[in-house]
Amino acid sequence: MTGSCRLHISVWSSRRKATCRKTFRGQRQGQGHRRRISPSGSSHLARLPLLSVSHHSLFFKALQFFMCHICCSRLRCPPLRLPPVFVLLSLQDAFEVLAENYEFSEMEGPCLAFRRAASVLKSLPSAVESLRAAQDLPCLGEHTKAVMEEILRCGRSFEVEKILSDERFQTLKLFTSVFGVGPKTAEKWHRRGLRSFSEVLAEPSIHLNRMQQSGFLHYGDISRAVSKAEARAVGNIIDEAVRAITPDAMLTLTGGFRRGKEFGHDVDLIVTAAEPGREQNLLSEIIDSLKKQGILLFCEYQASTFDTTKLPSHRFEAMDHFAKCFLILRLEGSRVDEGLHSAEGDSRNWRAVRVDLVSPPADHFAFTLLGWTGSRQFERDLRRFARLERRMLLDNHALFDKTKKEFLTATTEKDIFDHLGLEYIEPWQRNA
DNA sequence: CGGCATACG
DNA sequence: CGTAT
DNA sequence: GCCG
Repeated sequence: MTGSCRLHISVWSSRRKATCRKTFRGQRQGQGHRRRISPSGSSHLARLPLLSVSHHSLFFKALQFFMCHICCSRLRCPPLRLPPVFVLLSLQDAFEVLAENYEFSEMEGPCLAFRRAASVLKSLPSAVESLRAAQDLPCLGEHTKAVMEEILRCGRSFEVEKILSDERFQTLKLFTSVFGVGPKTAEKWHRRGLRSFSEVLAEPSIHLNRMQQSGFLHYGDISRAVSKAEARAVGNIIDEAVRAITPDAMLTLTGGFRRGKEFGHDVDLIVTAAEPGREQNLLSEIIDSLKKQGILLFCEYQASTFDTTKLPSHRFEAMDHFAKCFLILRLEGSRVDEGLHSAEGDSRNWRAVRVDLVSPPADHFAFTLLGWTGSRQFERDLRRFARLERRMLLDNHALFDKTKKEFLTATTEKDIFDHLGLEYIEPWQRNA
């Protein structure tokens, strides 16, 4: 049982309390940078669609100035890095900190190892309380066990606390919390001596791309968790738009919410048309509809290569339709049953929400559903298992048997697990 | 000692 | 490089 | 960093 260790363990996992992921920012400086840098509704600036704004436009310069002003007036600038107030970290959180730190150091191997270690613990029915209980678990080696021992013994880890109090780690964590800013950009900004959003926004030589502009503009909203009620409301909005286009279309909520979580960082939806071939333009028509309603704040769409042959000619045909898109939508509070999940002191009656739409052809639905239900670590483990143990290639669109040199068909997720020779795993068991 | 998921803009 | 699971 |  080689690469499959994780998959078998997760069968035994039980449903855990679904909470949104802790952030480290919240623990240390109290409010710190999380203070709404971009009160998306407090200015008419925020209501203007950014869809066609170039980085160099006057509008954007005004926006940068505006946001910088907000930052500088409300925050200490540069921020005071206080030693973190250490809450007791769970073993999983400790491993995630280590993983993230290795990611910032561009050491993908150790990073992945700690992600797997966190994942293994998450998949257990109850928390590990002794080293003995962890003895036979996979993906736990010398380093992870040393950290475990320390935390089990005295509730904290020297190594983890050193990382959490590290100025570079805190700054990279802050910068990468912006939609469109990854480890490399964060590192670049940090190397140039920038330490806060206001410093980044005040730097004239920095040209934010479209995604980063939206990231800063809607920072307060996007970094706040999305509730299940809000996800349902978004689902209804998309459903209405789709129904006006094709009445028999079907909408499926995926991502973390399908895994039973109460909060998420975005809403993932699969749109499928009953008519074969109807999905070709479905997404762009939905986007048009959202645009007309004036609730589309950001949109990036991507084509799919659902070619079975990888022939360039086939590829060409599939080029002009869009299989997935990343959106930011304006969600009105009146549409949410339990009301908006708003920050304190936010008097707006709306918030921005990240929404991902996927529209696969019907015969690829099961693969798309499996691929978009996650979790990320589960998908990686499943694909690694397929490749190493079954000599198969798995992605969002299909499963290819390298031995038989053919694509395997599936109408349900269970079909795919069957092809892989695995017991079916319920969505809520895929959280690790 | 090599591999670590996979795809798209 | 960034995004998604 | 852990595993095959």
